[in-house]
Amino acid sequence: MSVYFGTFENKVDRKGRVSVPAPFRQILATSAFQGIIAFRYHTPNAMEACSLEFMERLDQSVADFDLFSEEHDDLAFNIFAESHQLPFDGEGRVILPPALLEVTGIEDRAAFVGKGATFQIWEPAALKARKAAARQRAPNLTLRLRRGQDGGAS
Amino acid sequence: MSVYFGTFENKVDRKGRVSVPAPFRQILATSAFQGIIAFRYHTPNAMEACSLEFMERLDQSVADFDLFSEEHDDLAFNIFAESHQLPFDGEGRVILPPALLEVTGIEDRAAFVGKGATFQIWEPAALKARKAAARQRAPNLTLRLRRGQDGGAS
DNA sequence: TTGACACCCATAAATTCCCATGATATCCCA
DNA sequence: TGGGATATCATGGGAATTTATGGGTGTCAA
Repeated sequence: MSVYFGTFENKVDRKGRVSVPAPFRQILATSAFQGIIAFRYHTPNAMEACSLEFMERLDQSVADFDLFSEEHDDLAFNIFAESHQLPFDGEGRVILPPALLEVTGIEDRAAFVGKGATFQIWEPAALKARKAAARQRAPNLTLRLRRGQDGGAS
Repeated sequence: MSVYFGTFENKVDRKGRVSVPAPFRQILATSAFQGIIAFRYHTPNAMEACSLEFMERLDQSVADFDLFSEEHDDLAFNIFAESHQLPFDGEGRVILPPALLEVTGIEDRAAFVGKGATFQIWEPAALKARKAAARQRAPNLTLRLRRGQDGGAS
């Protein structure tokens, strides 16, 4: 499995295109859909992004609720109804939809932030503020590492 | 398998035709029936829509009830009896049947909403209200993600 | 003959494809 | 170890398609 990490800031050109960072594209290279799925979820000022496969896993998780049940319905509305399928062009760029530009405040620069299984896209200044806040809380954070299966390089 | 998502609003022309959004059509491209199945179920102000194949899966799920049982009968009446098979024209449009226009309140605009395994068709204003309600309940919703089987592009 | 409907064609706008550029970063070999 | 040759990457712009939408025409049936 591959993990998105690192932060990359790229330009949004006047057609609204942004290059998805090459390392992220490499992870997405094996996906059936060449592009990303972007949606708004939870975090204000940021959009979430992932592969189609991740989205399908989400769909299967939603399917654990009864079809046509209220929970199913609310989840579907919050996740699927607000998702955008953004295909790569030949150069690995995507066009960010107006709705997501608005909620994130992104204009001419976009920052890609790896978050493990998914990544986020931010307006650079908002991201900087968010990172500062996280750093301030950092001393209180502890993490119990899972024991790895590989005998090797961990 | 593919997942319907995103929201698309299209015009209903004076012949009653609406374009099914291209991304949805792409998913339906492999279906034996070139068109959609539309039916009214549960959600007021909206019609449910899916492929013929999904309809067959529904039928099999219904078959878990005894044939000629009351549950079977109710489901059959609610879903199958009120389903409409809407073929695409050459441009990927369908004609929404009068009965469904009436219950949804759709007049000259129709909003297509991806919901994972199916999608819905709404009167735009009603959809907006429904989305707002779903967003308000969102904080109470949690979703435990299923562990993925794919080694790949998640 | 009058709708209803399938089929065909037209058009404008949006989107995708394709090629070009400069800037880094990487590789290779003396 | 230096430094030129070679990729890779982010970025830009024009051409070619696709998409949503509009309207016409023929056919079949009431």
